[in-house]
Formats: sequence, structure tokens, C-alpha cells
Amino acid sequence: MLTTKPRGINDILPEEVWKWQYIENRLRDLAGRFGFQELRMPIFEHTELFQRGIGDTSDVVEKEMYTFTDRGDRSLTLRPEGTAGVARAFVENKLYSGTLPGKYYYIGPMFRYDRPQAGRYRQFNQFGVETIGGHEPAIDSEVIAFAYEIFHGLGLENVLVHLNSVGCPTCRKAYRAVLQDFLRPSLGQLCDTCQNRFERNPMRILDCKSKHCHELIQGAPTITQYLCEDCQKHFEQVKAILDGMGISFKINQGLVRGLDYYTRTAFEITAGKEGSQSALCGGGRYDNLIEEIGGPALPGIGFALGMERLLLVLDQQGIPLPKPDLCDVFVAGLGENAEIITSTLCHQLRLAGLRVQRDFQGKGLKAQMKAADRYAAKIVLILGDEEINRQVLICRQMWNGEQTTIEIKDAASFVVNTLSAIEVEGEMK
RNA sequence: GUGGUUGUGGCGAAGUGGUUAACGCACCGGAUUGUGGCUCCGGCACUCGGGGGUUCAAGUCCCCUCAAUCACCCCA
Repeated sequence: MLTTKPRGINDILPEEVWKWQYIENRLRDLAGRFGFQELRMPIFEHTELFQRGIGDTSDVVEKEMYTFTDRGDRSLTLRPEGTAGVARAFVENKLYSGTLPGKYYYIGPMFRYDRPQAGRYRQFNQFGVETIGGHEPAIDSEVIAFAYEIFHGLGLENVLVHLNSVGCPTCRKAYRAVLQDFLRPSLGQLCDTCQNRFERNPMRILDCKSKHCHELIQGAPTITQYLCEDCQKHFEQVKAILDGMGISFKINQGLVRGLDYYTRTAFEITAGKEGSQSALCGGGRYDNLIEEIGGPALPGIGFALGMERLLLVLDQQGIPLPKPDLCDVFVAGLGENAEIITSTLCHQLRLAGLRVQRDFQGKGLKAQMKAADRYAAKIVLILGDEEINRQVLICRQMWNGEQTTIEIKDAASFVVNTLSAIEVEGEMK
């Protein structure tokens, strides 16, 4: 072949896509129940939106963006995440003039130039929500409850909410100084990356997976000890509401989200799987982002989940998803005389709302029966010369092999009735 | 960006320098002249991810490259 798909990019084939559709439908339904509306933003934006929004020191901006120049010499970037785009759309369309907080969700592909791995791809899909214009702790809790319910509702085991507060610029400034004081004596022993982080973003050192660094940061002061009064109160209230809703969570003081815009509440959700790519969902509050990109000073909070990772754990945990029926009726026409009648019949059945398959290659009855079986057709209609001469056809019920001869003109209504009858029977069981 | 493993038909998988590249599943056809799921029989890779090299001879050795995968990093 001429070429293959680019690295880290995947086709989602029909045999797989029904799972996606099922989950997407559930997500949309759940979003509606929580009062969120869909917002579709573009796949690419001006590069500076992500640079300013996500933060220059983040890995995403530093080394993972798909940035290109268009024919007008503009620097554009394929969106690596959704929040910045929603924020931009919110400001640009002056959505702050509506009822606040605005509650939006999005679903679609994101792009990051990473080394691909299980559960990590260069084009991956996220479902995310954002609420903009509310600072109340109840909003944090509602967003976390929504995220939790997505996973819980699908039947996943060991769903765990990791919760932390990363403070606001005021308390973070104080904490940053304390943390640097703590680390300074062992600065030389930290890994290269962490030495780099020391000035630029010392809180990220707490997140370092290197064993050596991990030992050195034992006993480090935690941000929660240095939260200002407002942040502390906010955090306590979020926890209290979650308790009240019966949503369990675990405080994880090492949880520092990778994007620079986060303030106060930060959370992540995992489901059993330990180690790499275990985060199914990540989110948090971003109280300065909207203002940062030139909008009014409105706070926000949201999360995003990775569809590929969700599908992966569902599979690992053996959670069955309902597979839709692909075929109600297979029309088996035999010989040239059946051609027009077969086509017409298929069309009528489809107009009657049925899923219909047929053969186009003039195969024998045996081969057509085999095909019908593979389509998992519930009913096969057989049309040969004998039947056509008498203007009838044979209706075979594949689940029990029973056959009835009926008139061609009655076929559609007969099939509809037969199928609705067995559906009712199925429901009664 | 770093390190490890892998790459043979649609899929899984033998083959460890030497004639026609096992086998299983799937697929197609037949046994059952007009009827699926079982059984039996038959068919199905000018070719071993791509390129170059070593050799009388390479799927088998070497180099490069691409891709997958795992770990690190990071994150969804």
C-alpha cells in the first residue's frame, strides 16, 4: 500500500465502534441530567491560546503540541485539550452574559505528540465538562459527582476519586517558598528534571516518580498545610458535600495536575489499574484562566476523561456492553427472476423500520443462509422461482427453524408483527 | 525524548542459513439438485514490515528504517 496511518493514530472499526456509540450516548444522557449542554469548538486554535492557557512550563506546551503554520503565516495548533478552547469560546461569544455558571460539555479528538503506549495515543478522544462562572464549593462537588457517576454507572469496580487542593496564587506563593526551603539542601541530589523544576515549578517535584527523588521529598511540607483561610474553607466544604452525597474519595497530597491553570480543587479518578496510564479522568478548578485569556474574572472548574482508557478498563474488568442487533431480516432471492422483487421487498421492509440485509452476488440458497446466520438475522425471507410464480415467499424464523408461506404483498406487515411478538415475549421473561 | 521486546497469509502461530514456507481459526466451494449453526472433503502466501549488506545460498546473520508493544517521562 502507498502508506499507513501516522504513528499513534487509530482507525475505529465497525466491530469496535458500537461500544463508542454506547458510551457516548450514556455520556450525553448523563450530561443532560447534570444540566450540561454540548459546546462544539474547533479542532485547532491559535497557538497562543494554548501557550497562555495551559502554561509555558507544562510538558504539553513544551514538547507535545502539533503546531503548524497555515498559508497566511498564522501559527495554529491542534487542540491538546479542551478547556482552553471552551474558555475562548465562552469569552468570544460573551456567554458570561447568560445565567451563571455556564455548564458545557464536549466530546471529540485531542492531539498530543507523545510516544504511543497502551491507553496513550497521539490522537485520542476526550469527553469533558466545564462550568464557568461559579466559585461555590457545591459546584466542585457536583462536577466530581458527575465524573464519579460516569464510571460507577458503567459498573466499574474500585472507582477511586483522588482529591487535593493546590491552593490559589496567594497561598501557593507562600507554600512555594517553604517547599523550596525544604528542598534546597538536597537540591544537588534531585534528578535533572527536578532540578529544573526547582525554580520553574517546584510543586511538580512532589509528583516525580523517580525513587531517589521520592525518598528525598519524604516529610516535605504539603500544600494543604499552607492553604490560605479561604482555600482551606473551600476545600473543607467540597469534602463535606462529597461526604454528604456518599461519594468516597481519598486525599492525595501528591496530586499536582500537569496543566498550569489549575487552582484549588484538583482531582483524578482511577479504577483499580495501577501504574502507567491509570488516570481515567482528571480535572480541577481554574479560577484565573478566563481572565488570563482576556475575559472577565470568572472562575471555572471541569474535568476530562479519556475515551480510549475508559474502553480499556471496561475491557480489563470484563464489563459487558449491550451490543445492538445488526439485522432483523435477510432477504434471500434466488435467480434473476427474483432480482426486482428482492430489491423492492428490501426497500419496503426498510421503510417499515427494519434492518435489512441481502446478497448481491447471486449466491445459492445455502450460501445466503450462511450469510444470514452471520448477520444474526432473526428472519430470512426466501424468494425462488416457485414462490414468485405463486406470488408468495417463505418466512423462516432463524431461532427455531419454523417456516411459514405468506403472500409477498403481506410480507412487511407479517415480519413486523412477528418481530414485535417475540420482542414482547422477550420482555416478559 | 530514553531503554527493552516484537514484526511470517484476514487473524493466531511453526520455521534457529540450503529443495515446492507447517498447523489452527476465519473465508470460499462441495458432500445436502432450494435452506444456517454440527461433521467430512477440497481451495486459499511468486513470499516472510520496508530498504540495503554478508553469503554459492537468508524468513533465518548484520546495518538502517518504519510500526506495534512494554517501561521511563508525562498525562486522558
